[in-house]
Amino acid sequence: MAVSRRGTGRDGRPTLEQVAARAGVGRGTVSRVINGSPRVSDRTRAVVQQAIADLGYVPHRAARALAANRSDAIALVVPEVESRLFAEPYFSGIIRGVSLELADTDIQLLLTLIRTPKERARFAQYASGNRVDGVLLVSVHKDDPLPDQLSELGIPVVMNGRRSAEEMVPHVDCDNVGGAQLAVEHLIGRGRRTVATITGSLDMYAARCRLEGYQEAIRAAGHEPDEELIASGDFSEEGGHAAMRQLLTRRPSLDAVFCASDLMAIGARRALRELGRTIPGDVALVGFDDSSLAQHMDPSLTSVRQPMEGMGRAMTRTLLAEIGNEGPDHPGLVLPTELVRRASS
Amino acid sequence: MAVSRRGTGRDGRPTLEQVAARAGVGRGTVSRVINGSPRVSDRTRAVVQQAIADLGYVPHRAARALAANRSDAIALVVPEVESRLFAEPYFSGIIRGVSLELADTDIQLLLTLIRTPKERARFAQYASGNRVDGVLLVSVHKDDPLPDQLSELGIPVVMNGRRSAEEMVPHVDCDNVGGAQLAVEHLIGRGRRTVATITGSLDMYAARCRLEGYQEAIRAAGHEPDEELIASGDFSEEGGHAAMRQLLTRRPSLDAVFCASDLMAIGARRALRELGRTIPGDVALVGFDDSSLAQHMDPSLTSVRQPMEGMGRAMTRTLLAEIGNEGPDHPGLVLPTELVRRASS
DNA sequence: ATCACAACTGGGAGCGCTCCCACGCAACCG
DNA sequence: CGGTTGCGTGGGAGCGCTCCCAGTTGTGAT
Repeated sequence: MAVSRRGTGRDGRPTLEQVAARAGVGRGTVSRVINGSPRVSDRTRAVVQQAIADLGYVPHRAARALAANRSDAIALVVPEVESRLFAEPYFSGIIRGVSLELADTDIQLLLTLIRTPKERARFAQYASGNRVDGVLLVSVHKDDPLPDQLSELGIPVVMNGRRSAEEMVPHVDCDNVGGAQLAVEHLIGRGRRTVATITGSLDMYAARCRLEGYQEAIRAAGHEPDEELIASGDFSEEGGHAAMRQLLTRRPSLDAVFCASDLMAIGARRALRELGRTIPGDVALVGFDDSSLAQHMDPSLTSVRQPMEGMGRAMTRTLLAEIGNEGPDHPGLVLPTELVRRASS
Repeated sequence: MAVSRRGTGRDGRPTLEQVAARAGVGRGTVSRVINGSPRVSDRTRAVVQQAIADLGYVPHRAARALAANRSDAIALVVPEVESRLFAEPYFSGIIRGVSLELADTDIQLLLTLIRTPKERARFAQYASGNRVDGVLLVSVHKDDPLPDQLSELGIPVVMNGRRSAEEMVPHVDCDNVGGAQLAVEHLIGRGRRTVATITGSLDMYAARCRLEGYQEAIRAAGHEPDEELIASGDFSEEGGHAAMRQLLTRRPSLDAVFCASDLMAIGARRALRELGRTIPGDVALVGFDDSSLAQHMDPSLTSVRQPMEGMGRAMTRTLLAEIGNEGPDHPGLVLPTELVRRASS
């Protein structure tokens, strides 16, 4: 009948019980102190804290998780395919933000790469139950069912980016429209007259937003967007290259291009070089992402920077709010983007 | 007196107990089936597995961790400072490897960024106790005490890279010496006569190894390494730029350079351009890391590729062995590197 | 048929914690 | 002055699992 009440945890580490004994109080009181309950007198609290310090006590996560029915862990889910594409600012930026935000919460970050649809399904099952308190989803595709699945299971979720303008799942995105506008305004402001754009895969919401930003900026400058100046890439270098050649064929006189990704800008640059155009002399170039490629390109590439770290932080804050209050504090957050000017424009 | 034996877990999910009831066996038996114990008859095993499937039972991690005194989680520790430098192939490659290796073990991956020495200390404390079963350390510096600290605490550790040739902590490294040799041999094989090198910070073991590889290859070709052809960078672009100018001043006639990192190669390229040298016409260039920069540089950069994914996998395997058998199966593993030939050489 | 032994199996105890009920006590009410 | 309130506290019960010790059964040898 549970009378052991031993002097130490099985791995030699102190337990709640010992802290209580040392402080001359009950287990409940120590637990209250640890969890910051206000229902403890200051005197008692001090004594307990001293005992904790003396013993070097660290709460046992698993025990706590089991008793409290929470895990103190959130998962960051990354589709495997994407991890390859992860331009460094993206991946590490998000992680840094999440990690920063988690730093003083003692919530753990679980990293989960998902490779196959089968694994995706397994994850949903796995995440349900009390395996994680919440899930952060990154680079979700248009028709990915996971966000809704998790939501329906009652698991707090926050995604990065959104699948459409009507995204129902809580999310944090960056201002793709605004960023594109910034880029195009900048180009026009530098005296460029014929500004073209190379879009990303238009089945991705972000790509559509960037196109929209381009169009708005053109209109704001008093022109009507010209279909001939819009070529679609697919976010890849090769796509950028092909689109650029197309553009140059249609409008040899163009003098600026806004690319919806840095990678496409690299492809575009190659095409421009091949056709004897100088950058930025003949044609000004602007990218999107501000990846390390932009910085080291020759000439260095003007690009739209997304606040990766800020998105990571915001996602985490949102998720924690969702976990805590039963409901996120906003349906969707859009963070501003920023234009980083370099030599290409 | 524990007589509840309820029909369901508190969050509505089935428990071991229910599986046992449904299968008409005791808890112990179900536990044995789940943990793959051989001491169960085939018939019973089948029945239990059916019950598990019927109920969609998933073991409760925390309960299991508490009872078994292990956590089924390993931590990947990354110094924050580095996460910024993380060339994408590095970070995501390691993570992908680790994650792949973990895929069928149901061990979780905890990602921990460490920012300050204070956090480092906290982590050591935290990792002790039964918070994680083992630790993967990445980009450890020469005088980082963490590996030894953890080792002394009896926590299984595997690091990526080593701090010196006498590294005592289990580790997985890539063949820096061999990679450098490959690069230099390639250069010599292409008819280059005066091959210089730009080294990384020589207080890092990897940098010293790459230099050593360079020297060995030079000797193997029948020459004596010439101090004038060795300039030290610090792994940065700026460092590469400065080193290249120095080299060009000392030996205007050099016709090849092996850079200990791609970033330095970019700096070197700038210097070469500034001084009117063409690549690879006048000077051939080889980098190290095979980052995305190498691929997209103009001209694309020949570079030494490290098996990032393989290292991640190997580290994980080693750690798991260490956790399982009380002792890693090797003191240190060195994986081969590979030369990726591109336009710059 | 008897015994020894192995192969399986059931379930008590307990992991370290949180939850919550009940208890003491002091301040406060009419 | 008895009766409330409420704060601060102790500790039983129990989270869902594993461990391990007793059974219980089946097998082969005698």
